[in-house]
Amino acid sequence: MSVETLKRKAYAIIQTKLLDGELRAGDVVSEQALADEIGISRTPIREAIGQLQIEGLFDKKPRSGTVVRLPDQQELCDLYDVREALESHAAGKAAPLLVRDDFNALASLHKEFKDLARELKARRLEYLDEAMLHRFFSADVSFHLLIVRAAHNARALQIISEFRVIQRVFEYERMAHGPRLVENAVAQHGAILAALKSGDGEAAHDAMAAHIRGSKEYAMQSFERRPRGTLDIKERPALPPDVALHLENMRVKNLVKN
Amino acid sequence: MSVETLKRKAYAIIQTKLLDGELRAGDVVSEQALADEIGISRTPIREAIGQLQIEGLFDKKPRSGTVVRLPDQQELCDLYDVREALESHAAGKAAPLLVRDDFNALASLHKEFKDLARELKARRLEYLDEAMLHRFFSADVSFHLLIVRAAHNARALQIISEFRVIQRVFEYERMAHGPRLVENAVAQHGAILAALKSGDGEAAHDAMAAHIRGSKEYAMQSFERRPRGTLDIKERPALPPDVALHLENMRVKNLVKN
DNA sequence: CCTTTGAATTTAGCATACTATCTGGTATAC
DNA sequence: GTATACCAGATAGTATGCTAAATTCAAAGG
Repeated sequence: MSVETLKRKAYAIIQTKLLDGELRAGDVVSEQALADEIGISRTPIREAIGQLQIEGLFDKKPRSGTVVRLPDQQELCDLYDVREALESHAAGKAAPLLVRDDFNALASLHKEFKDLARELKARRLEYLDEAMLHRFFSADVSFHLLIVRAAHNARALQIISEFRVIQRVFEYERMAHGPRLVENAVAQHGAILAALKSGDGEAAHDAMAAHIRGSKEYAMQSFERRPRGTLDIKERPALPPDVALHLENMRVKNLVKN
Repeated sequence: MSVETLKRKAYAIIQTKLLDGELRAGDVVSEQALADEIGISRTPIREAIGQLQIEGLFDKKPRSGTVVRLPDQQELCDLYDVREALESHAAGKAAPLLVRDDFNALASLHKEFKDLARELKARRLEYLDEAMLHRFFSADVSFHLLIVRAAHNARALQIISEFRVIQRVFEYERMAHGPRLVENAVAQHGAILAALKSGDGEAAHDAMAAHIRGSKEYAMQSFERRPRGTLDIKERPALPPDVALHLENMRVKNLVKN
């Protein structure tokens, strides 16, 4: 593969800051400041930030500043839908392809959820503390990516991997991480694992879809108290300009004909 | 939204070159040459090329050159799988959301396929000529994106839109565009449209999935004569480094325990 | 004729310089 | 006291300069 370029280095550093919560939603980032901190020039920083912006992590106002973007409800909803489609598809494909090592790893991760649930109960905590939160996130991401990887689809894996960062930013910011979340994780990941073990692709597909729909609903609760009507008028996303043009031409042509 | 920046301009120009077949697989692109041609400096060109590389359209060898990438069989296969998952999901969601205008547009596009099939037969051509090819591609892309847009998922639309470019590069390069392709398009798009008209999400989902699987098989024929064994040892794609590390730690911990 | 080698050229990665624009604060006018 | 106009600083967009690496090609050697 390619050499380790400064752009990659910068990208990795910034992504880590996001994953660790060192950079949180709303924080402003300055190209110059980052460049000084890492000890390189602005150029590779710019390229890294550019990529992260494309991935939806930064909001960039020209000549003004760049801030860490907090995904809104619509965006998060979209993201979970894409995950549902891709990951359930992947789970179905992965079912017959998993090997012993995979099951061992998945079982370990499942056990991690159970440990966390037990610990939470034993310590009578209302929410996961920072350390537990980190364990929870790591296990969750690993569980899902392991399955997607087994489906042998690099593109899908890349897309899902990308999502994990933006989702993490959101989770740091808004989600309540109480016992219900952990208990759901235990039950639903357990169901997925069981379906995979039985080698039943369709069951794995459905279990994964159900789990992600559940996670979505859980995440959506963070928005419950929002002003009504903000989202009811869902605007359709815009088509690429050339496609929009093609459709418009076709519409006009038809109007003329009639 | 953002101002029209030179980066965007450069991106649009290069993408258009790819879509129009002006840049084809294997062609080398030089930052300097493009900069001179467009009349701007290398910097925004670099950023645009960088984005297109992330999207999988360019292969960039450090300090050597950038070439238009021809997706290999594995990659194309992955891409169709992602499309199958996302677009069938989208079709299911879109079914109850389509409005009259959408059906009009979809019907026009379907008619375009029928026209092409008739024309092909009338002129006794073995393959679509350049102009017909262009009409075919445009109609196909529009048909699919229209449906995805109706599902109200900006992220999914973005992903699928991105794919169309890489797919186009491949189609220009390798695919045979004969009557069977067009007839399949007529039949399968017809089936999708019918399912959507009936408002039956599940039927639309299945019709879309079947269509994309069909397209995939058609595309895969371009590789039939390839050296055997090249793809049988499918390597698993790599996990992001932090996730791989987490799994490794967990594995080691378990080994120690036992 | 083929191979090797090395210099010239081209390439992209990175650093730096410049500028239009935005932001925030302050002073001034009312 | 409030609002406005303006100035200073900061920011990202873009241009340019520099360098290391890779490619190319021709000349030298076999």
